[in-house]
Amino acid sequence: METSPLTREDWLNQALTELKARGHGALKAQPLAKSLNVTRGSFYHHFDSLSDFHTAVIDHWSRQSSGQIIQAAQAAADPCKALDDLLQTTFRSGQALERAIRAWSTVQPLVAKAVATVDHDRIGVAEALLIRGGVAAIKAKPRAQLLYWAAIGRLMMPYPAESVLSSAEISDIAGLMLETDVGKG
Amino acid sequence: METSPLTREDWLNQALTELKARGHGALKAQPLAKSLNVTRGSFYHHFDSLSDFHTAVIDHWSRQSSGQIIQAAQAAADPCKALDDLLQTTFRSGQALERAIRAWSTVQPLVAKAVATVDHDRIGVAEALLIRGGVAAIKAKPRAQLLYWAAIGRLMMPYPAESVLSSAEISDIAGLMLETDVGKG
DNA sequence: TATGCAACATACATAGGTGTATGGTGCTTT
DNA sequence: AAAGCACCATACACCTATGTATGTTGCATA
Repeated sequence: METSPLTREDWLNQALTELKARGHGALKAQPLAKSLNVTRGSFYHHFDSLSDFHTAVIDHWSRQSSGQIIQAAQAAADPCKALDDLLQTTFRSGQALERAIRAWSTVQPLVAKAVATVDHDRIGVAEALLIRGGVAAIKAKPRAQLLYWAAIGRLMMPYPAESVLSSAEISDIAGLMLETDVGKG
Repeated sequence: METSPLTREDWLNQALTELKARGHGALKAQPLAKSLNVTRGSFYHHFDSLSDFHTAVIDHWSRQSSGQIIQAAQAAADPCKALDDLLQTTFRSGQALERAIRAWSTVQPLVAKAVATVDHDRIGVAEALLIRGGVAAIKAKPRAQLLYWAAIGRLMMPYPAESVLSSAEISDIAGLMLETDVGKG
């Protein structure tokens, strides 16, 4: 029962909440106003139009996720264990928000552009991890892409919670990715 | 300028076309009728309601894609080369329809269920390929999952056409997946 | 040739969304 | 204490969608 006046950021946070729970189809003024216990008057006070609001939501998400990317880049102490840890976490937690954003990006060019930027940065982190793990630079990029695609593909599975690998299975994958000479087995 | 009467299948095909081009938000009676140069009278003659139509569209897609899966399972002559070929094609062609279906599946449980079934079958094909390529059965399943996730993740990239690996890069991946002893390099 | 049904068109009631114009209320600031 | 602004409510015009009820047309068939 918040009685304090709403800020522009409150609207954006609520947008991410609804986006996560119901998808981008829920990013409309009327339903959002109802969920915040106000009328659309508040919405059109903080935003010019729906599309203006949508671009603000994308910016909000971009900022939020680019911060997490920088954090991930820092946390690389031992590259081998870092890669394993990264895969362990990324192949387990179900990220509904990311799911919704990517679904949205298939019908909204502005969202697609923002997602592309985030993707590029994240793949760069994975690539650096592989290189510092001993993988040749030429092979590191495609392998990083493979790993990133797999991470995205997994969270795009219909029931992401059921798409989980065991620790041993993930470690096998991590070992594969750090392999230096292929074809001698 | 088709003047012949429309059939139920004509509606479903048009649905897939619009789904591919504009996403599941375009699967509504009024816009579809306009794109077919008829009124909604035709729509409600062939389908009871919108949700009835939607389930019919999912069934239509399920049939269509399960046929392609069986084809892929047959085409496995030399498993090593078959895996390479599979990766070459799946990591190149941009499949907009699959993209739209998966975006739809994030907000429609019925679609999610259909997608899950198709996924299960496809992963089975990939797993069988790896096993017949010499990979231990215990390692084949997670590796097949990884490959399939990567394939889905790639086509979910904002600009799938730009997310392409070269032949050499793909072959390196294929070699990795067929590796039998990891950690000796 | 009369009938009957498949394949649409038309019209209506209803619902939910967008923008915009305008009014009200309380806090702040001079 | 008066002005002004931030924040929100209200009301209106408009659009687009769904269902449903009821014509209309043409072809097949008895």
